[in-house]
Amino acid sequence: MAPPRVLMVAEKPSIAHSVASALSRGQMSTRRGSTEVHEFDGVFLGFNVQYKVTSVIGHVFGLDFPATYQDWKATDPLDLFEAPTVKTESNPKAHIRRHLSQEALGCGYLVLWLDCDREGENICFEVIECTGFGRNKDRSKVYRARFSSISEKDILKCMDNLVEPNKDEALAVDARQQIDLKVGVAFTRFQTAYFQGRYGNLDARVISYGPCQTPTLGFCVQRYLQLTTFKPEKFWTLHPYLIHDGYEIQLEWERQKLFDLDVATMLHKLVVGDGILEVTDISEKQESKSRPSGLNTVNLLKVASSALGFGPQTAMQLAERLYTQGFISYPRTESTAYPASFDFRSTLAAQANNPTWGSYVEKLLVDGYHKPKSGTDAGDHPPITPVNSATEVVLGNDAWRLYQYVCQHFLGSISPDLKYIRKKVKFTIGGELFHCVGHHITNKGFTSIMPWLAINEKSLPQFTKGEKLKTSKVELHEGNTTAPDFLSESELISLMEKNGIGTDASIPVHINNICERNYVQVQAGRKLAPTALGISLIRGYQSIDADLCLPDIRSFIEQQITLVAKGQVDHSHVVSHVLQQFKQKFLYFTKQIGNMDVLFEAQFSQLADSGRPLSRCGKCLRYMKYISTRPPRLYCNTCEEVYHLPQNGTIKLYKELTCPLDSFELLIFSMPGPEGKSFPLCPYCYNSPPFEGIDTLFGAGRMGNSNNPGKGAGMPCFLCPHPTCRHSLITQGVCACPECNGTLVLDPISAPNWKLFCNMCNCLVLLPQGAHRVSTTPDRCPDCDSMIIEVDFNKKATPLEDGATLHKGCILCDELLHSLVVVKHGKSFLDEVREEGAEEWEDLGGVQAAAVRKWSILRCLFEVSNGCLCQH
DNA sequence: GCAAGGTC
Repeated sequence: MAPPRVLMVAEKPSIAHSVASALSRGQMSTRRGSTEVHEFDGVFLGFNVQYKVTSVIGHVFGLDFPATYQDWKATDPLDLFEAPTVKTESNPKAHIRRHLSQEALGCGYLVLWLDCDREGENICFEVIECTGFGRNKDRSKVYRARFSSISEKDILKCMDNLVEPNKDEALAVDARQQIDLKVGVAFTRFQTAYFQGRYGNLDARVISYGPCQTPTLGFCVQRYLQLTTFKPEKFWTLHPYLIHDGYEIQLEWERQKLFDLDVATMLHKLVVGDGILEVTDISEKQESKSRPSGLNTVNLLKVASSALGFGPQTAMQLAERLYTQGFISYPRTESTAYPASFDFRSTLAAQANNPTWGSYVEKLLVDGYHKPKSGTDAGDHPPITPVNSATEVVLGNDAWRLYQYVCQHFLGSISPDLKYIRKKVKFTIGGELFHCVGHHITNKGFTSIMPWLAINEKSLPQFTKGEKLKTSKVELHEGNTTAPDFLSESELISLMEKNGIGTDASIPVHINNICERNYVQVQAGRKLAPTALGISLIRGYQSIDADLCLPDIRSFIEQQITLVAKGQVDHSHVVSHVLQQFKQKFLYFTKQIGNMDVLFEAQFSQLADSGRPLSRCGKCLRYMKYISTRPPRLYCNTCEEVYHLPQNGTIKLYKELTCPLDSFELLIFSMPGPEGKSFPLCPYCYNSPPFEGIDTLFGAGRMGNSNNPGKGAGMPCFLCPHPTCRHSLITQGVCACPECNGTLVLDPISAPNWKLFCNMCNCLVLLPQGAHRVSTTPDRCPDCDSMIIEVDFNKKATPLEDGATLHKGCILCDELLHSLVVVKHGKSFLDEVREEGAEEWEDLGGVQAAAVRKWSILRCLFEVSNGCLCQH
């Protein structure tokens, strides 16, 4: 009989690899799947078994509202508090659910190696669900490995102490998901709809609220309000000087500063009047400055922002890459304590040949490195350390600078402390006390490798107690207290950490969010300056319900779900209790929104007053206003309707031409750059495509927001199957795209650099340059069914005989035309998506192929019904 | 178009 099989699942591929390596002593075979699967034979609970170790990639599922609640207009945000929720695969393309269910087949046991935190515990139950162990297999065959580090020793040890997964901790995460989703989405939808419907120059597509992002913004605005309301105060300081051994020394006042000029002047007179300083005390003290403990994520992010100028998002991307390339250890960790088993000698030895700090490493290896400071062990991953040695040439400048810091910090953490002697000499004069301080470094310790933390050597001349010295001068210096600066990103990270806002992995996301939503702007030195929108939001919350933007809103949720994690309160009870409270807050907020609106009114202009007249509405025939700030829109004052437009390009009126379907005046949209294409669109059709399904047909909703036609991307004219309109796909489409299933369409305003562009991919066809006119004709090529085009060449540059300028033909079959066209690749709607990954691109290809099939069906239908689709 | 949390 075949030995029983044991399936083990980790949270990420790297841990599956570590676990398998440890348990198999490196004797495993690995095969690819959705994630790698490592197989080997071994002993489990005293039996010989076959092991399979694989992993998920973080959470398998995410929480969302069902489709019926996805329409922003049709759903009352208030209903979201009681709405059902659904779990959907967070990354459907990775097929993790399928992977787990397949790998679980034939396995008698499941061992869960998810990270040992609440999220990990929650993922345990996602894995149980996917593997089927929860339903039809014996639950007692599910085991939880509780490991304290990924070291071989800990992995082996915890195999002897397998426990049960903790349902309460998992439920706490479920509770948090429910609360965050419902609260965040309800507030976000409400305030977005409210303010976007009223103001024209709000430079934000969505005005979001969240229990992490909003307090994060709150910190930035709080500092901003401090600095704008700051009133400088004058103060005075007293500095006597003396000359000793030819050096002038400035003495510091024991009182430091006084805010009263009369008193300061009086004391100044007393000191000047006396004129003789008496040395009252000389002390020397051995001091030390401690080496750092291990480096965790949050500290790395702070240094990256304040010293290297990298934002948290960038820093994490660089760190992630250094990790996957094997140069540093896992970069997401809370721990600053090294595990007992940490191999310092090997880690050091790997750096011995480094040209920059190799000699320092050699010295540590010879003299002996120091035991690191204790730090805190969060039980997740060891501190961030270098793994393999690297050079700037290999890594590139940015990654190198981050890597260099990781190395310096590691070496610093096992170097001696900085030791110095601090000498303080005290003086008295005119009844006032002064002093001067000198430093003598006895051991630079870790500051040799982290020089920015060094203390400057400052020597003092020899004084003797009781010595009397003449002052050379006494200054009364006037100063001003200065306003605090904008909050620095690094300070923000500290505040977030201190207040429990976000986690090491999500802090960068929240900061990025408030930047992208245009609530704050990153200034030089990575200082965060809130925008008018950010300030109005926070001041608005403060005027309605300050709780909404205070950090306690997060701690409140955390504290409530901790009750679930500890098994003290039922999960659904906590969820409904917390949601009830937020619903009350929501109701009050919506009732009082006027308080916030007053602030918006002062900053932004009303929709009706915004923008400039651009094109006529097809319903009332009045001019609509073009609002160019994001999201770009047209607003019809009479009909009170908003029509969204494509973004990231320019919009112009298109020769006052109108759409035959609805009489709206056409616009022309041009993408930036010399090869940017232009296309006409009807504002009405674009927002409400008259041919059912055409908006989703072309995967428009999935194009990302790079150069796509924008939100509500419906139907520009190049997708319109109207048979006779001179701007439609039918009349402007020339031939099939050589590279995809799209159609090459004539760019109507590309003169004199006439071109065709594909309505799906980035294929671009340059037509004979310098022509006066290029136009489509009603005729088709008898050989290939392409549209015959007519070219009116420039008299001076015509390739035609006898100076003729007019030529008709098929660009594929006509020898002359064919020899004059060039296929290129310009900016596509899909460019950015394509860069994100080949897989995504292929999938989009699939969507397009399906779209084209559907589209040709539509066209057939259209031709049959012959234009009766005109009404909408 | 929306939250926050994993991870790539």
